[in-house]
Amino acid sequence: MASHSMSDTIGEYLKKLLAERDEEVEIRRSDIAEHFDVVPSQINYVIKTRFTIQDGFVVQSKRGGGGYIRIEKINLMEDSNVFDRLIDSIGDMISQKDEEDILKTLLNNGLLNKREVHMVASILTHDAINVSNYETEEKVRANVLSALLCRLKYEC
Amino acid sequence: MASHSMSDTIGEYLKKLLAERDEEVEIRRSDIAEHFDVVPSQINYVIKTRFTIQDGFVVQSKRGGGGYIRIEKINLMEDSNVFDRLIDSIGDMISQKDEEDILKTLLNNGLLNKREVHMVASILTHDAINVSNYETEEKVRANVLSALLCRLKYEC
DNA sequence: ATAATTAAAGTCAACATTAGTCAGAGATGA
DNA sequence: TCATCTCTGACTAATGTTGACTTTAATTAT
Repeated sequence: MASHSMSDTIGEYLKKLLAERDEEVEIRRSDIAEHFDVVPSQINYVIKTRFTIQDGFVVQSKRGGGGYIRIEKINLMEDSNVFDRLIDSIGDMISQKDEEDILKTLLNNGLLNKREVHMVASILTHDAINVSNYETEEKVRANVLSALLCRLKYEC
Repeated sequence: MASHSMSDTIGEYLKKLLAERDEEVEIRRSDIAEHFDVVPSQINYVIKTRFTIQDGFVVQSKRGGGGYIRIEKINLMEDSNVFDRLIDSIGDMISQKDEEDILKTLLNNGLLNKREVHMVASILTHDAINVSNYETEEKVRANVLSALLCRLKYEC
């Protein structure tokens, strides 16, 4: 509850900013670091530990002149628990067939439509991923499908 | 919208001109440079980074007396030629930024909706693909994106 | 006609300005 | 004490800005 570390304080500050600004905020890393008198890379640490997609945040950034970090809060969907169960079932690796079963489940539950299922299925085939190593293929498919389900948990 | 650097500002200015003039505009490099008080070669930088085929633009120019730079916004539905050029631009490997530019172009041309863009984008981030090798990551991204474009070409 | 001059745009490398990564030191709590 | 979380700074990567030099094309002079 109370902030015990500087990272907690910075995290709460950013969340307050988000609440004030329609759940969307853009910062300059060095500004925030200076404001709290920490090194700039601590801002990366705060974001990596407290503003993940699992927490419902989408983060984008740009380097170089005029660079920025943009944080956006997105809302959970009603059926988010379904996604959680499917994510758990994926693990480190997944075959194309098991992946298609998961997509079928999503279709049957009305969480994806036909076009979306076809689209995802067509881009996650063996030929599309096209890495030489069998294990790499199944790992990539698992990572990528998990990332998709994490995103689908949220609106937009 | 958000212009963080002079290059952003110039890019937005040119896009506003395009919108006003039927998505086709011809400029003199030195005029634009003078207008924004930058060196002329910065206009080349802006065009090279913000008016690529991935962004949905075609650029032609002429040197010497009476020289010009002409920018045109492409229409993917009407011109299958530029569609092929877009596919060609992906090649064997592609960065996350270029991939996101392409998805934005597909959205602007009505080939994907917002939700579909979010789905594909979440699949093709650095974190989602999550392979140790940089080259493998860009190759997987290129393969998957090419598969999507090929599918859109024939099924839309 | 041909050459010289002028008027554009193009290229590239150096430098500037941001954010990201990572390993290790330090702090904290069970 | 041990594991985990926090914090730091050196190094890396990406993006933006500038200016010297090059290339191309039109115009003018011979």
